[in-house]
Amino acid sequence: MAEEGTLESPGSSRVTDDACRDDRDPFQWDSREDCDVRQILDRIADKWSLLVISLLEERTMRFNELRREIDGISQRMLSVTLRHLERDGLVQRTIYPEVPPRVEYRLTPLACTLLGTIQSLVHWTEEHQEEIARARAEFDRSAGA
Amino acid sequence: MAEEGTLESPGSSRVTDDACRDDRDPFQWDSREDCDVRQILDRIADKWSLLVISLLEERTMRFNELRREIDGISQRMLSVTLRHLERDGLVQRTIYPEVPPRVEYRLTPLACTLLGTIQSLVHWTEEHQEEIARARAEFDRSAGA
DNA sequence: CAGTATCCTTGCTGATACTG
DNA sequence: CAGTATCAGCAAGGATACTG
Repeated sequence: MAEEGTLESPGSSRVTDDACRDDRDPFQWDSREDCDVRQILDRIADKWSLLVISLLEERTMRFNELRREIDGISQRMLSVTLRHLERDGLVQRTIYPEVPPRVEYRLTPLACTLLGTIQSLVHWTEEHQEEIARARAEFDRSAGA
Repeated sequence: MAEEGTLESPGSSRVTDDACRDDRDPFQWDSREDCDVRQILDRIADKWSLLVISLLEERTMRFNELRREIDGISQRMLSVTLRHLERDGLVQRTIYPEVPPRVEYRLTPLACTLLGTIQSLVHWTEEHQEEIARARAEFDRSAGA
């Protein structure tokens, strides 16, 4: 059984409710667990989603193609991740009725609006990895000594 | 695409460690599991880190202050998350030798260079949450029916 | 207040086997 | 090729109790 489960109904939590903006500062985003923002953020920032989106940015890809490109991902997790992204409207799945079967994945326009941000994130990481490595070494030396 | 928080990269090609990039396409980031980029990305994009960084963006905060603001976080996970962020050089921990003890957390300059990107991410999520909710409803109706 | 230590449950994850 | 189904292992996460 897929651990998909049925999430709550679409209209269950809308930020526009006054109940959602009671004790929060206006400049701060709603951080409650049941809020949409948290759920979506957890989804796109999970272990594999960023990787998949980054790869699909460049071109349409097939299942095993993605599998080969993403080091360490299992068949199951790629399947689950793609399904999640498809459900969120970020990835479009196209089945070509051929033999052998061919399925291609591509980013939706919605996902394309997210690409810039993801690039920034990856870019930041690449640029500061040494700085972070140094901070870690420093921390470990101070605390672990 | 409206690129709001585009912190454009100063000196993008200056990833001095070339050992990490050998057989990948130049436009694609290294996706191997043992690569720093993957590890750091997993760290800053985890369940709680984004939340903590967002809250600290605004001001210095104390432990229980953060705990109160972040709905659903346990004392343990806040402690672990803060420790991770501190180790990565993103959060600075300051102890004031008072009674009762006071400890304050603030973002480091390194973390501040990441704020734009995080804001973009949160902003994107806020702006597209309804669209995603609709996509989910559509998906569930088609598949789950 | 600001944590750490411990235990225990959840659910993520990967390996394997099987279907269309 | 493109997956789903099932199961087992392990680590993340939460609850509780305790320390400085």
